[in-house]
Amino acid sequence: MEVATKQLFPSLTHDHAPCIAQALDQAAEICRAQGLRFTSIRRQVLEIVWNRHAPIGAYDILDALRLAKRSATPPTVYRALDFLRAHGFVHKVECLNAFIGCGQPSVTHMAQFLICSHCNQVGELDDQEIEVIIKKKASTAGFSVIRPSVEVIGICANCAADSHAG
Amino acid sequence: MEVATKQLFPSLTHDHAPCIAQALDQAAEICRAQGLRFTSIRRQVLEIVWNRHAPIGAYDILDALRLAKRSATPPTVYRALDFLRAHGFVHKVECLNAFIGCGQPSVTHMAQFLICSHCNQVGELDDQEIEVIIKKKASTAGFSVIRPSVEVIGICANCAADSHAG
DNA sequence: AAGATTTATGTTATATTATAGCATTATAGT
DNA sequence: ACTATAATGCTATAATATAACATAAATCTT
Repeated sequence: MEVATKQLFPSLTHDHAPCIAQALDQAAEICRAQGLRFTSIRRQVLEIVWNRHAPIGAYDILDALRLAKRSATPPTVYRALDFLRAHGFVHKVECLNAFIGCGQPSVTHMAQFLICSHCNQVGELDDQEIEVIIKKKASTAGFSVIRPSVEVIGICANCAADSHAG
Repeated sequence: MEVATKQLFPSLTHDHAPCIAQALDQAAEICRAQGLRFTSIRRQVLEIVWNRHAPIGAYDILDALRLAKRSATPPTVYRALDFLRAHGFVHKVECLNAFIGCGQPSVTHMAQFLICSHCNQVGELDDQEIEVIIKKKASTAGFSVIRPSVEVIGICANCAADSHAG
């Protein structure tokens, strides 16, 4: 038996080169359309984030960036991340202090993550129903929502299958 | 016009001495019932957390703890927090790297916070409907939920009212 | 194009948050 | 009392993030 579950988590053999290329192109296009400066550093940081295809810490980004840009320091990375987060190209996974590329940067949405504590992969949920109900309940409490997030720690289907098999 | 909104956020004049006393008594009772050791350090840390009645960072806890216990160091605080979190007496607000007392330690539940970016108060939502739908959607993706959390950054009703008034 | 303004980056230092690792002490069970 | 386990003491350091000010690059104005 297979699937019937949504493929939020890429299979381990999944080739993500196309994801990276698409994400970079999309970011470039959005920046062009909005008059944002998609500088070399910002582009490189976004590429590094997408290369990991899983949450990556700021200092791992820094290590990778330094291969191409020796002068990079923590502020270099955090500034680029600030820009990328502000424009929805990257999300921060708060419970991991790590960053991950956003698959839907063109649509404003809250961050919703399924975080596998076994393989450290993260699936982005982006469920409208969840978003609506959270906003509704917050409003009922008189709360003006700015930036909501859902982070669910657990075990992804791939890892659950592995542990059953082996 | 007044309320009709749930009082998740205590008014500024709210006397929280009773909250603190109740939280400590409840924790003591739960620990007694479950054979957990509610040691002096753990009790003091829980009391410090409740005293703030808003998220408090580990090093602020440490400063407060040192007034009573000069030998306290970061591990002292983090160990106490690990215990208190493991048993549901305290939640971590991930997006603030801070800790807050849990109002419902006796019932296992996911953390759901409304975090006011103006006054730094946090309201705990604990909405069943949100919890159920998140768990359902995660399951649909083949994901086994361990620890879900919702953190909503925004402006609380008190602060919104203040800024309208003044 | 020159000058003024804003935005981005360079650079150094340091603040903040969290854990590793091992010694010692206290508690609980036998 | 003896043993095992759990908690605390203690030192050091890891990991994450920002402050502050200088320089450079891009954009805007005239």
